[in-house]
Amino acid sequence: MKEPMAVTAEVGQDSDKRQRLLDAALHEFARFGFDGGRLERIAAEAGCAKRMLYYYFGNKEDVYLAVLERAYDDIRASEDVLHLDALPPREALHALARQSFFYHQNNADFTRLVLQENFQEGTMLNALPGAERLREAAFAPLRRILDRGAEAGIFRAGIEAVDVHFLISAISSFRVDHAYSWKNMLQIDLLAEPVMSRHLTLLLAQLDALTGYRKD
Amino acid sequence: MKEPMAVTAEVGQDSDKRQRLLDAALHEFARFGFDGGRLERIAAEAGCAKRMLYYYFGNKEDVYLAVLERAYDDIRASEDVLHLDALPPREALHALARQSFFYHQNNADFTRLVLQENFQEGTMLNALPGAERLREAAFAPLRRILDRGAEAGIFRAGIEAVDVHFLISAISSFRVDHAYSWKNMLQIDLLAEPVMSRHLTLLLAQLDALTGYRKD
Amino acid sequence: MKEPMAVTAEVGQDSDKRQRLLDAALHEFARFGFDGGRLERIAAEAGCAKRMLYYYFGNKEDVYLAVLERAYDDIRASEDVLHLDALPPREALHALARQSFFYHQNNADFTRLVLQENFQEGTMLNALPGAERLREAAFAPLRRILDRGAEAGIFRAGIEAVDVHFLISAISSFRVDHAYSWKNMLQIDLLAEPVMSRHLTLLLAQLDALTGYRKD
Amino acid sequence: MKEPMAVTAEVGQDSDKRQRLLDAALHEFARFGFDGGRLERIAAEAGCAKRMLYYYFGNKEDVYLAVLERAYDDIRASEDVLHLDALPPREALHALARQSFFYHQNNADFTRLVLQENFQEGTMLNALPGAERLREAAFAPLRRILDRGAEAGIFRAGIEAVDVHFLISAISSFRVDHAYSWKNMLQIDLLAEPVMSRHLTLLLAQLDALTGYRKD
DNA sequence: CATGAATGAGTTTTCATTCAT
DNA sequence: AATGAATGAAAACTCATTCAT
Repeated sequence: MKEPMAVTAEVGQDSDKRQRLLDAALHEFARFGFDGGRLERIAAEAGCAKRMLYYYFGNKEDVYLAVLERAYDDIRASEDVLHLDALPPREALHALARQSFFYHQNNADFTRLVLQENFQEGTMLNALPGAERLREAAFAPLRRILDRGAEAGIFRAGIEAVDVHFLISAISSFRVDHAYSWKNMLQIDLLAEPVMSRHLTLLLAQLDALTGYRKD
Repeated sequence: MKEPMAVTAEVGQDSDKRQRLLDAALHEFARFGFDGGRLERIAAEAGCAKRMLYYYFGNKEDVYLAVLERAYDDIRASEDVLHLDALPPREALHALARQSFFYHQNNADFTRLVLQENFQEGTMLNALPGAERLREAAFAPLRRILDRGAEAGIFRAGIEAVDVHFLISAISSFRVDHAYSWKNMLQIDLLAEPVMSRHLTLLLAQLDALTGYRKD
Repeated sequence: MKEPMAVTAEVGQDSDKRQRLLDAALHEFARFGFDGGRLERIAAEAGCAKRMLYYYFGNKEDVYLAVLERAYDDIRASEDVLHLDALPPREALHALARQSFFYHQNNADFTRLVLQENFQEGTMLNALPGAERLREAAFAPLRRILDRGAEAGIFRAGIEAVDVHFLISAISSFRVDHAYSWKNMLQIDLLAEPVMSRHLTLLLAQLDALTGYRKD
Repeated sequence: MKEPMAVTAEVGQDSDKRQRLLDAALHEFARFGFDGGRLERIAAEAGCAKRMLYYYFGNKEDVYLAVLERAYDDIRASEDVLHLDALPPREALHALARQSFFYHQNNADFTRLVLQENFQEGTMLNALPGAERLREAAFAPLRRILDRGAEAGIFRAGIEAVDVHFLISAISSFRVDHAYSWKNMLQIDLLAEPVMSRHLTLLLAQLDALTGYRKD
């Protein structure tokens, strides 16, 4: 875990093989974390020689950073498509929740990667540039929705954006991250119907409860 | 050249050193997963020779399984002390939630271990005998509470125990698992006041909403 | 935690270093058997890093199997050069015996390895693919010689090829395998003159006796 | 392999457990040699704790020496029961051969132990006292038989006792030592009928041939 | 631009042995 | 007289990485 080096210079950033390696690496590190992740498995999954990881990225740590970087790029890309300001507060909130719900489901590996970071107390996350911007983006849209709702008298006033974000994230994230053991030990498939729809409904209902939503 | 014979000396199951090794192993595997975990670090943390891990457990995998087993034993034990049947339904439900909330917080390593298992699709959990029993214990108490509440007319009828368990678990688990990245990236300490109390309150309120609790 | 994937890099089968390692391994395993054999000594004798054994062969067992396989390939190859069918029966038989006599002497390590296998009840040999072929090759040439001799009226009819093979093998093998203890305890050097020639003569004479060889 | 120590002093030399350990050790060392032999397996086979080997013998090397010592004691004990001088020369020779034939079959482990010694160039055999006496005993009886036969005109004169001993030993030993691979690879059971009888007959016939035995 | 060969350092595992009662 | 607990040293094996073309 020395200091991160610049990504090995003149290599084409988006060769096909490079993408496949990154995909495989994301999956590997999401499953096993940085220490547990194996370059050999990554290469095998990508269908090429382990040597290529050094060719494209430099070393294990650089592979990991490249994975993180791309993951954050992706999340950023999916950010602004909702046009929340064009929706009434409650619809905006539900849209946001729905977006989170499915984003987690469709990007399980990214969520897991973040958690792995947490477990090891995030040494590498800090090394990533642009984390600042993410911070800003997390609460601002939500706060605007809550303010609009409060003004319109349909949400209780004084609700913490943090708590709403927390509730959305907890539900969206938990069902994905714990899917395996629920399926395996409790015999419940959190990611399939009917539970999926029920829990999306549950999330929205809980948000209504939390915001004190009143029809009028 | 198969196994010449069973080896793991049948060693006292509750020696002091053994406990220390299990504690250290839980911590290590929770942080780094099975593959990333290092026996050396475990031994060092427990303050004894790496060799002892083999003496007590046999090999790395068996260490891991012992950790897993004890963790699940612990959680089971912690649930037996609540005497839920002696409480009125809503109080029982709140007690259960509060218990989960703090159990997760106080046993962050266990929570993480469970997640590691999930990420790796339960490779080890499956090897654990007696996983059956856990299933039984998970929903039965909750179902009794909900039934009692419905009978008393203070809970809506037809609430799925699964969903209640899901909500409690999601909130209790998320705040622990994601604590580090929230602190780091969002500047919010989920595990300290005032957020902690607020989120416990939030959990209980959400349960009231979910159960349709009415004062009368 | 099974095998994540096949690993033993498919490495050129006849690299120079590989051959040296196999030579060293044959010597080591012949002396100490599988369990007693040390990869470190093998590597040292071959003049390279212990690590290379894993690179070329995968693990200790595979090194052993490669040794076994090559040894059997060698013995097979050495038998093909005799052109026994071109010789009159008795000369053919003597040629075969002489060949066995010296093959054992010149390949003491192979002879020992075969014994190690016997002592341990062929645990490894069984794992070797293609053991079938060996069986075929063992008796066929001998049987042809005996048939030709019987037809020509110079050998008794009805001699078991098995018994002839047994006699040749016993004498050829014993003098090599027991050389050390005969030298040491009985003060007789079985592998040096004059005993060597005397025992070769003895072998041929015994074969004549066994086949009932008559000059005409 | 340091210098052998005196067998750990005041322990009862023929306790039951000690015998069982020696039996197991003989079998183990015969199969795997000194280096390959495992104290754990010995203890397991004897049905007691590994610790007992240290209690009774001191260390691994001392166990090995005790095995060798007892094996030689056994062989000595079986020596003089034949009363060869009372038999006519040819009968005496056949009796000797028959004795060797069955001794090897019934004491396969001892033969193997000796061979293991050979493979590793007999470091420990030399350490054993009384090896001298064995040397003497090997040829003397045989030489007397050959002399008597030559005098009687039924054996050729000038036959080397060494060669006769060699032939007997080779045949008697080979069939036992190589039994496994012959059974396994050549599908021939050297130790069972009909091959056993056939090879005993073969041995005696070969001896007649070697000694030039004539009825008159 | 791409790759196979080689390897040092670390990790797991085994084995004989000693400690302590 | 007998034994369970503990261990250091050495063995097998893995993993990220560099060499060389």
